[in-house]
Amino acid sequence: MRTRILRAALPIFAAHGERAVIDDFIRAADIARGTFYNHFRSTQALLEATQQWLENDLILSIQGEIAGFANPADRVGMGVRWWLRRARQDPAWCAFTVRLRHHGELVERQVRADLRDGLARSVFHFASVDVARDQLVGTVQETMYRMTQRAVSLRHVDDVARTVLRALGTSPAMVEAVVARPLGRMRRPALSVAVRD
Amino acid sequence: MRTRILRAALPIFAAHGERAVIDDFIRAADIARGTFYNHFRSTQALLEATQQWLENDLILSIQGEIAGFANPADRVGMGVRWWLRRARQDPAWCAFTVRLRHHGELVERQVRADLRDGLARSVFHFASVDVARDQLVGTVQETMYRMTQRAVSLRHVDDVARTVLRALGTSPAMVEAVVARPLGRMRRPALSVAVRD
Amino acid sequence: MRTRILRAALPIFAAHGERAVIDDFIRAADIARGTFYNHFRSTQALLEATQQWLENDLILSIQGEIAGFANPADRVGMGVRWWLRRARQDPAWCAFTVRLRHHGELVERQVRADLRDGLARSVFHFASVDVARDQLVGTVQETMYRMTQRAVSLRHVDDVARTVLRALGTSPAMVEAVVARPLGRMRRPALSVAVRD
Amino acid sequence: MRTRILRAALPIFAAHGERAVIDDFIRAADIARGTFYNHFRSTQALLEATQQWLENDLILSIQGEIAGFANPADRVGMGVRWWLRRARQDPAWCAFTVRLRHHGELVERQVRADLRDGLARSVFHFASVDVARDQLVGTVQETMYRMTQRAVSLRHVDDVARTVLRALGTSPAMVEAVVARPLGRMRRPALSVAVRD
DNA sequence: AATGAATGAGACTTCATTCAT
DNA sequence: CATGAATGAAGTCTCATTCAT
Repeated sequence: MRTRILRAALPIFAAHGERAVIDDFIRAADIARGTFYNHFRSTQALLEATQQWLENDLILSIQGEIAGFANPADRVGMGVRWWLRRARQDPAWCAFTVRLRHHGELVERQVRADLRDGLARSVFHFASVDVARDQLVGTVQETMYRMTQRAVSLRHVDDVARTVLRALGTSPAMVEAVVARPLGRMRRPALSVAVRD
Repeated sequence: MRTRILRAALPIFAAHGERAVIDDFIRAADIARGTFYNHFRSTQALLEATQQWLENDLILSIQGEIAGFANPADRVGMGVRWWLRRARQDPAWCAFTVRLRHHGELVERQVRADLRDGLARSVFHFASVDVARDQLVGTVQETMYRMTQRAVSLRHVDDVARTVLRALGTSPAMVEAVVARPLGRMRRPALSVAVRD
Repeated sequence: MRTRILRAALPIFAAHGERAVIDDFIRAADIARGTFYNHFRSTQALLEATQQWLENDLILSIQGEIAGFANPADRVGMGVRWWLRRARQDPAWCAFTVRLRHHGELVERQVRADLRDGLARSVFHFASVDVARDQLVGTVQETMYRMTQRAVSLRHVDDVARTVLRALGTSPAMVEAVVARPLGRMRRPALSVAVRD
Repeated sequence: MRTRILRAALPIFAAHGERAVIDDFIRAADIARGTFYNHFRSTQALLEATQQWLENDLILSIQGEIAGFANPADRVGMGVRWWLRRARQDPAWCAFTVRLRHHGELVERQVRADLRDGLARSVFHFASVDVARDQLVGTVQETMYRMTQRAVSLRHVDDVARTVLRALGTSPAMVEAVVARPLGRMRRPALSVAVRD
């Protein structure tokens, strides 16, 4: 039942953000008012639980996909590609992440670690990890916002990856090598609510 | 009186976003409840008026600063530098823009025109105007969000400009030439509420 | 309007005690829900305001009636008689006081001062001020409870005064002297809601 | 199980009065929600059962203690002393009785019978049985309320008995004779939850 | 215009009770 | 019987908006 509520909550938060009200959730999950409160203390608690759920889900999906890459350029570039691929496939997740501006702590750590690693290995060349992080996260966010407005091609996604890598000072050859990698089939995320593509 | 309400509303929207309530505004402007409704039909109307006001203000401030540059790299790079300089000086405006996700239509047009112009003149090299726009806007947004959390140096601002220009495929020499330009003193924006720097 | 709410609240508290709900008050005062909250933060606040109001009212009514007596037996005995007379006249006040168990701080102080004074002057003879106070207050309370169930004669009221004074060790002659005093007409209490007698 | 719930309910009612909620009871009795309703139709039914239980308990304890006295002054005076002794020993029972204002019908009958008997035998001298009853019950109630606030000495209890008897018109010698009787050890009441003294 | 009391729809949360296992 | 999740009526409080002065 808790999962049922969470599953129903994701598209609601995606659609209405923090303005979502209890009635939205109980209508979407088709449960009674009291049932909601048997599982979540408040809508705020539901939001936090949903974010936590997404966070855990990310560990299983995105991080898993890039675990095999040693090259930071691969990790960052493929991470961006997988992330945006997933955003295309799961519009509710995409809209949720965009609306709530949620960057999970784990993702944050992963990104900064990869950026620092790439700098240390001279794969990347930039002056500030903070700026590099803001460029990467900001570009991806803005692309996701675009996705909530209209469909975006996979080629567009690859261009985003190119742009991000180039901004980090990656060599053009390496940029193309990363983008040339096949994406294959993504493990279906556990929380996926609606899928297209 | 209308200006008085608008001036008071900006920091309120900046602090509370769309969750701001009418009491916040009338307390900040020190007016009666009914007076508010003599000037604005609703809080939504106030929000729109505030956004419109910022938009007009931008024409007078940011656009005016870069009007003299013919080179698209200068226009984009100096635009970013002036924009972020202003965000540093006017935390309320910065927070408002970040919270409400407002990109004025005029700014949007300006950015796309400069990007297309740079591409046509081979000052920039990128595959997609949309991606370039998302990179530029996303990076600036994320930097502004950072500013709402803690102070950011002018050097940081310049690094952001460098990163954006590099991602657009500007030559390293031109990037440095843009960043080397002095910023001078900014015309005080009409709506500025609090200033530091 | 505040007075209107208070005036309407008294019989509601009298009838339902602390279980009274907002709807009871707004129906009784014939006002909108929001109007209530413009004047009182909560029902608890209304209860406290009502008690405070009664307390202030008591200063003007009961205390005023016994201000002229120097003899503690007169003060206590006439106080009891006036108090219970008033309880007869104002059933709402009576029921309120019984249900909420409210002994105003001022009344409390008055009673203890008179008891101590009577002891010092050898008008009263008892071992403990606490016990004397409990006897006086308890007997009056129980009589008021009786009044909420059925009508009580003025003769009954006088018998209560006799009993209380006797328990305090007052001489029989003085007891009768106190009860023999005429009560006269009571100043109409400001908050009186319903009157009989 | 029914007894287990009752035993757990007493201190809950004592602490929260009628505002006690079902969760309080099931938590205190460490049972499931449904189990409660297998034994009591509602919380109101639990309250009534608890009151009935106390009533029956009183027959076994207080009434038993004074059964041997023929003199109404002894019956009333020793009844008060035993009653208040018990209130000291069993704070939960004391608080329950004070909060819920419960006067068992059996106690009521007992008191009135003793008062009438004393009047008939000229042991007591008062004008009205009702007033005498109110004085007795009120004084004891108020003393019990005092006990819920702070500890009270056995000497205080005896002073209460003295005061009550004196108010009933008992001769001073008889008052002292009653109070001089030893109280001995009280039969442990079946429902006693916590004991001090 | 400015005022601010009144309004009432709407949101949140609690809690007594039911019911299938 | 014991269990505990589900239920929904009932209550609290907020806040955008109206309106008479």
